[in-house]
Amino acid sequence: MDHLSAPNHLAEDDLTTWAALATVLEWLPPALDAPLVRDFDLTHFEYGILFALAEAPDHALRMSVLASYANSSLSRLSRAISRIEGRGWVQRTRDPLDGRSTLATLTETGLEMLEKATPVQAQTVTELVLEPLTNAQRRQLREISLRIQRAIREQEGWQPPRPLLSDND
Amino acid sequence: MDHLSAPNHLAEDDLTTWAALATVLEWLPPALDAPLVRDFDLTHFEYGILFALAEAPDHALRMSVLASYANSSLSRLSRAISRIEGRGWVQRTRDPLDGRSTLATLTETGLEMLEKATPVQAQTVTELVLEPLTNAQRRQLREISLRIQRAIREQEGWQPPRPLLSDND
DNA sequence: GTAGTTTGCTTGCTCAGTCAAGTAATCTTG
DNA sequence: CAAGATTACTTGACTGAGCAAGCAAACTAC
Repeated sequence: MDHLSAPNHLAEDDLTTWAALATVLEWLPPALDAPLVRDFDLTHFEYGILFALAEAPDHALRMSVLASYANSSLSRLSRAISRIEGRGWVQRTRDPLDGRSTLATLTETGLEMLEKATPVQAQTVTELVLEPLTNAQRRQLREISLRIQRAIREQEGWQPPRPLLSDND
Repeated sequence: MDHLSAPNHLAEDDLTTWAALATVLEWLPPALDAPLVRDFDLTHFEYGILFALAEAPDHALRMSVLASYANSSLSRLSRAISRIEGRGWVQRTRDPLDGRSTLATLTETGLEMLEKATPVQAQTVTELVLEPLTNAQRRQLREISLRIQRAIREQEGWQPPRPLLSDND
């Protein structure tokens, strides 16, 4: 299981740790999305957009600010907004204070949708992530996540992952 | 913090835990991919394929078996193999034992590629995941990941994430 | 041994995402 | 106050993934 020179392979223990994490990285996101998609035809990402808008004053945010909150590129957000605008859950308007900016505003229908989706999403997170863990493990998971985040940010050529107040319940 | 019946919102602590994890779920996969893509134009998924083939007898596996190992759908694998076949790193041949099956075989060039990529990938995993954690946290991460995996598998309508021996290096 | 089913993969269609180019509004500078 | 940046998006071209339909090889049953 090893040949040449470098840290060519990970130690046995580390390898199993990594394999366990890798599986979670692969399976957890779709598992978290599934109920939302099934019941509301809404992805986690789109849900996050509605959530952020609902929190905002006047239920409106500039595209660029919303992109920050949603940890998204502007172009990804632009297309996502187009999609949910098509379903009548948000509206775009030109920002009167700066004609370059676009304001995304949550509609009444969008708010209703969000209020139906929220408990479903909370339930999924609880069921898949929180409930299986002990209290100590939840604390550890928080700390572990923060350390990994820090390592990513410190990486060569890393561009700040945005303000993030983002991800939600 | 609750209205109707269900857990409409998460408790404060749980919410920060979840937010921390959600950020990792979003940022870690691309961060893990970056060096491999930059240096070898190889995604983690493609790397996994080469890795699995290298481990296999004769450096060959049936598509369906390889799909299991790579935790992938057959169609995703089929396209991925087409891509890396185009670069000369694998070859497809009809299985002589069963004409329906296709054998994917690692080429000499593919093996060389893998041997260059492996230490890079090991280094990235070490840097981003292992090194930032204490030994206790690594153990905890393993246990936490396994518990979350179990919760996912136990979920309604879950179809077994395949044999998995998969994720690698 | 041939008709019908199943298996193992491939491929067409569609969709979400990225990158880079395009566009309109605003700011800057002489 | 115009010419040239810069900002804030939007959009076109392209890529990778999923789903479902397609296709050929192998089994199964009479």
